[in-house]
Amino acid sequence: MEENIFRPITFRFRQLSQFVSHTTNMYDHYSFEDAAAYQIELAKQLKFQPLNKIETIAGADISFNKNSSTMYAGIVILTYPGMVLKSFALETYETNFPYKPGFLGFKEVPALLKVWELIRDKPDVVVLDGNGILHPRRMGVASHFGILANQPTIGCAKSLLHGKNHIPENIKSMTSEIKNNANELLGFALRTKINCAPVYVSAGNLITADQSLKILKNCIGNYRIPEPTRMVHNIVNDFRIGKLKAGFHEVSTPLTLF
DNA sequence: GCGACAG
DNA sequence: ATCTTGTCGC
Repeated sequence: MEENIFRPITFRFRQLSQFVSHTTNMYDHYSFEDAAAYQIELAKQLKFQPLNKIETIAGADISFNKNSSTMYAGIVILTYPGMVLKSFALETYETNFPYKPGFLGFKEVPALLKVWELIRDKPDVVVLDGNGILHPRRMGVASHFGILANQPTIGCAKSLLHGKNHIPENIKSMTSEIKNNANELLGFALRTKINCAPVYVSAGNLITADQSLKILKNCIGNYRIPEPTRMVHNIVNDFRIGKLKAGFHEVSTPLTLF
C-alpha cells in the first residue's frame, strides 16, 4: 500500500499527545479547506454507545479578550445529578485560528486539551459549549474534543448552527427534534426555562443522542444555561479578569458558588 | 446567486 | 466571544 501523496500532511500527526506538549495551537496554519477535510476524517472515528454509570459531569469552556490570542480555558467537575461543584482546572493557551461558523473546534479544542491534562479524576462525560454532531460535517467542538480526548462528550449550543426544528413548547423540559436536509435526527432543542430561547443538544462522542438529552435535562437549574456550562462560563470569566489563577483547584467548601 | 452562520 | 444601559416581563 503506497502512501497517498495528496493526503494533507496535517492528517498524520494530530493525536492527543501532539497537542498537550505544545503551548500554541497546531491548527493555526490550517486552511478552511484542509480543516473541513480533517473534520470529515475525524467524523469517521465517532462512536455512539450508551454510557452506563454517570457520577460526575464536566463543563468545558473558553473565555478571551477581543482581539487577543490568549485563550482562558477551564473545565469544571460537578457531581451528577447533584450538580455540586467538586473541582476545576484553569490554563491559558495561545491561538490564532479565527472564529468561523463550522470551525469552532480548531479555535477551542487545543486549549481545552491543555486544561484537560490538569484534571485529576476524569469525569464520566463532558459538556461543551457548542455542538456535537449537530454540524454540517458532524464535527462540532464537542465531537472534536471527544475524539481527540477519547472521552464521552455532549454538545450544548445557545443558538442553532445547522438543521431545522419546530420550536419546543414553552414549558420547562420540553423538546423538539432537529433534523438535517436528509431528514436525519442530529439533535434536540431543549426548553430549559420558560420564556427563554431553547438550547440545542447533540451527542458529541461515545454517547447516544437520547442519553445526551436525558443527561442535560438533569442538569437544568434555575437558569437558561445548564449548570455545567453555566458554572464553567462564570469561572473562566473570573480567570480571564484575574480573580482566579491557573492550575487545578479542589472545592472544599460545598455548594453554591457562582 | 442568495441566505445562514456554534463561540 | 466581548463591550455595555436601560428596560420589558414574570
